[in-house]
Amino acid sequence: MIKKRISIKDIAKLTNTSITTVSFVLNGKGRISKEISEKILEVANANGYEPNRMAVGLRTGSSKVIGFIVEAIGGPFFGAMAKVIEEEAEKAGYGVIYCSTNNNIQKGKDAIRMLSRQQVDGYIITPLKGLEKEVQDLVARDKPVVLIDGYFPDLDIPHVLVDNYNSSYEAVEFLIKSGYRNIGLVTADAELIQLQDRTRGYSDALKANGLKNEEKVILKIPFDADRDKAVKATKAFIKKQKQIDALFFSTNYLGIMGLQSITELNLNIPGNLAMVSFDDNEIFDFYPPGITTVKQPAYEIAKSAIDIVLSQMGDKKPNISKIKLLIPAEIIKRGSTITLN
Amino acid sequence: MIKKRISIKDIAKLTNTSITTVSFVLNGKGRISKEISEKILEVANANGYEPNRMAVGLRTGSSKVIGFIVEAIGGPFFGAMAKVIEEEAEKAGYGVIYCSTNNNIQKGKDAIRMLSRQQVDGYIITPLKGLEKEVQDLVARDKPVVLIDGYFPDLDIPHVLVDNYNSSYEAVEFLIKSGYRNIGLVTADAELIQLQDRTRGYSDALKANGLKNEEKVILKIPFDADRDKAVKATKAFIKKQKQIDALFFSTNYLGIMGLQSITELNLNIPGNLAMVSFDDNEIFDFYPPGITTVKQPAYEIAKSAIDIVLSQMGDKKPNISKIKLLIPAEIIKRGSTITLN
DNA sequence: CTCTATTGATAAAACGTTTTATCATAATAA
DNA sequence: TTATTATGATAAAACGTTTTATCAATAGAG
Repeated sequence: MIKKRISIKDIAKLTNTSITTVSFVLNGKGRISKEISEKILEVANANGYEPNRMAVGLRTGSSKVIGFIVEAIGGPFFGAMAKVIEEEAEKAGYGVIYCSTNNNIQKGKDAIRMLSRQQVDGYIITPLKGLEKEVQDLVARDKPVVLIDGYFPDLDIPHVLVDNYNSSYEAVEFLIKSGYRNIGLVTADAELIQLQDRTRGYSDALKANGLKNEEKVILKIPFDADRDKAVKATKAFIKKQKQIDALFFSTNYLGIMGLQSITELNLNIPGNLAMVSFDDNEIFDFYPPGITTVKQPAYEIAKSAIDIVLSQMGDKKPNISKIKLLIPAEIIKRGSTITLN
Repeated sequence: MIKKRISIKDIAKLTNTSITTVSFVLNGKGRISKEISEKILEVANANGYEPNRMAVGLRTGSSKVIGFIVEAIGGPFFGAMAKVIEEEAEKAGYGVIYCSTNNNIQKGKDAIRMLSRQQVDGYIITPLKGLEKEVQDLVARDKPVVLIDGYFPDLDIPHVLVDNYNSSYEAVEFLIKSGYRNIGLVTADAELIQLQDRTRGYSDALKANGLKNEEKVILKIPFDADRDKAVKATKAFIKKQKQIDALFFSTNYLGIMGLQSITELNLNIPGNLAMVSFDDNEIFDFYPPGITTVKQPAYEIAKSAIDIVLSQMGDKKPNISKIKLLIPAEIIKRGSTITLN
């Protein structure tokens, strides 16, 4: 026997009142006498009444759901963000529905379409080059949108992400101050603005400290390269550029493969080669001698993003169109970098 | 200027037809002439019509959303499952809304309440002891439910998870066959049926091979212990039980801490101590000499679960009440175990 | 030429809410 | 006493769909 959910209409019947009365009591609106209110509340609780969100949503136009579009839900960075976003949303009575893009534009478009169809009230989106139009359409439809972990350089859309440029600059400067002079960069060959910012930080730090900024010490690994290919490329690069005394990896994925490459070459860290990776990871903490990293403030980023989106949900919407948060990263110093001489 | 979404009514007006006609055309029902159909489709596409899910949901009673309740969305195991669940759901036109419980009963109840309020069409749930009633209520309301990664021993609710008992049995037997004779177990002190099954597998493998099954070589780490405490306890345990030549860790979290403990004690793996951990992890692959693990078939589990849930969504619902899938795990043999003598 | 099918289109009800406008009744003011 | 206001409750419309039942017009059968 299938139990059906109880509706406001049923409660009205059960208490000999009207639908309006029940709705007023349940929402604390209108003017209803104490005795009737209590009777209605009692019946509602006793039967475990839960409003039908479809009906409420249809009537009010809000679904009480936030859409979260990430690159890959599996990764530790997005996992950490998902956790706080879900927690904060839940506190405010919102659900979170998520989609991943795997850095594929079509999947990104599909994700926005699906979320839009689901009538989500707000969006937290990891941007992809090529998704500008779709995101702007959301804004045009007055939906709260916050970009996370990236942004559209030419668009005025609120975003919050780690300060890629400055934290990369600092990390490289830290290497220089530690005495390293031939610092290479390993990055991915993707059109992600984050990576470009990190590369700029690297280059500018070199220049500002009077070091040469040479193309030959920069390795760009194709974005779609699998692990084997990437390791092979990294190993070849390290063997060829023997003058390099430290490597800066622009993502944790590259850093892990770099670690593997260095290990497989039987080089000692930091004796033969120092390294710093963008984006922390359990492995970097665990693997001796510990890898120095630029740790993205996942919690702060996620918290800011969800706060901004939620702030747009009520009646009074603070103007956020100009919000562009660059959150400083923390440099976690471990054994892979030492102070020379 | 805020763009509004176009509705079926608008299309009707634009094409001088009726709401019914538009609905019929868009859903391929009824009998509408070719020319009118084409005109309607054209207008709908030109204006980017998307049905309002709230309205559809209210009318049809289905939200096209699946609820996914996990222990912690951040972890690699759940992340991997989330990925395939999201992909498969998307293919079928469903969204996924998720909640995490962090192994907290109250949070689990809240999650079910929130998903139920959101009118989700089906549930994939990581069960928690104490959540039996809430889950049964869902079943009573005829909602498709599949448990994942665990189950309720006394309840007939479909579930799919790794075969904890047999895979643990095999892993321990593998150690025995390799020549290890004093095999310890490190597990967590939680009321999770999965852990109990793994412990049983461990014990039965010992007994079946004529080895003593002693309490003193079993370490139960309090579930809420932080990393430091757990490592400390593990180290003390290893130092005390010097006769142990191999350790079986019942979760990857414990395995990683065990790895750290062994390293900090300056013991050699597998020279001084062999180890196997339940649940694979990137670290286990990476850290020399590589740790042998019992790899949970995350893909298969997630795929089965979502398939079962989706199969219940259509009109004809195959009877799944008796589905209890135990999916075999794969033992990934790495350097932490060698064949003795 | 009338009667019955068939075809193409539509009106209207329903899903469960929220909210505006309305309406008695009782209390207060004049 | 009558006019006004405050109080408590409700009817009805609306949100955007789906779907059943109905209807007019045309085609086919006798």
